[in-house]
Amino acid sequence: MPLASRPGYLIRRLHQIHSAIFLEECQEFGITPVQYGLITTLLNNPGIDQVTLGGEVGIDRTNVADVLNRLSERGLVRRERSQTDRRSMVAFLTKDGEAVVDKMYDSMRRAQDRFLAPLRPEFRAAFLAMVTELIEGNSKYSLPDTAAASGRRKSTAGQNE
Amino acid sequence: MPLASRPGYLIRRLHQIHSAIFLEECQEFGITPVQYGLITTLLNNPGIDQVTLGGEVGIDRTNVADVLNRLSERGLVRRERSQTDRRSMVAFLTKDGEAVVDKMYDSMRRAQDRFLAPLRPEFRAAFLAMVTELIEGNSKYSLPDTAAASGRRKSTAGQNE
DNA sequence: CCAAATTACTCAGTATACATCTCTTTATCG
DNA sequence: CGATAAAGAGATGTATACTGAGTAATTTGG
Repeated sequence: MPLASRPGYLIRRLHQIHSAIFLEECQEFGITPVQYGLITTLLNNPGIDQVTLGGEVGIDRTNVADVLNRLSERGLVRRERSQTDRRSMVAFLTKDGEAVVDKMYDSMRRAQDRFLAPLRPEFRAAFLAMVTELIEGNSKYSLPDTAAASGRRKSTAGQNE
Repeated sequence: MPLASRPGYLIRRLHQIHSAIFLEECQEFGITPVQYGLITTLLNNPGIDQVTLGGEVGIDRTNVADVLNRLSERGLVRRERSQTDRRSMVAFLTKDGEAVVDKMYDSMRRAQDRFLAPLRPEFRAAFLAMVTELIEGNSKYSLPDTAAASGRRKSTAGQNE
């Protein structure tokens, strides 16, 4: 079976391509796609704990800590122990962090537009709908530790700008 | 803009999910999706050099060396200097490597089926066609160094061709 | 109310992915 | 034919992504 017809190969390449475009459009900010997902989620959910944050953004709890470390070294994020549960670390955007989210918006949109450009406009929504269907239909495999346990989706994802 | 409607987020999640399913179906072999792409390409192109191999499989040349190292430590791949160009390393599957490719086929197909299962059968081909279109339409961003064959960018600021 | 299970996190290790710098080998040009 | 440009590969560093082990805090059960 040729590589070019294997779903896994195609998805991996597509992911590579999106990362490259995003990084290029946003290079002045030095923010990666994952970091961007994290800081925008923090903007809408200040003081969220790391496990919940990972669930929202779709990354492993260990990885959340890594990414937060890099962001807090750059002064974009501040972390402290939770008052209510001293096992938890809760995270906030700093003023600098909020400014970066704000300033990056246009670049992020340009990256999206470039990424989807090869698809005829009337197909773009259908494409994203199919991707969403694949994600939801396979949701039990999406997050090995966090979400797999119960197999249900989280419903906290409401708020955004 | 909500995370769940950003193309980049969706593609990243889809890639995560595929990896998880593939790893689960193929766990008895201990072969990752990238490793599988590499050994199947080697099966069809014995004695290929590392740069060409990276271009075929869609991975960076540094990464090709890493992956080949792990595969040759396990005795699945053999490498030697090219006779015609002593700068190049050429790679071959060993007998063990060929056996693994052969034995993995069914598991790989099961992973594909599970991955695509949430999509109605009549939409699957259309979905893969759209992914292919996005990859080909954005091909200049797919492989920063290698595939720059058709027009390099990067070092000389952003331009569009 | 204390022991046990659970939860949140950290740390170490593996794998992918890419950039950049350096070194060797090959190719080319004057 | 020798200087040099170009190409292949290695080493190093960063970032993502996950597993498994271990620690500390909290919840739960007997």
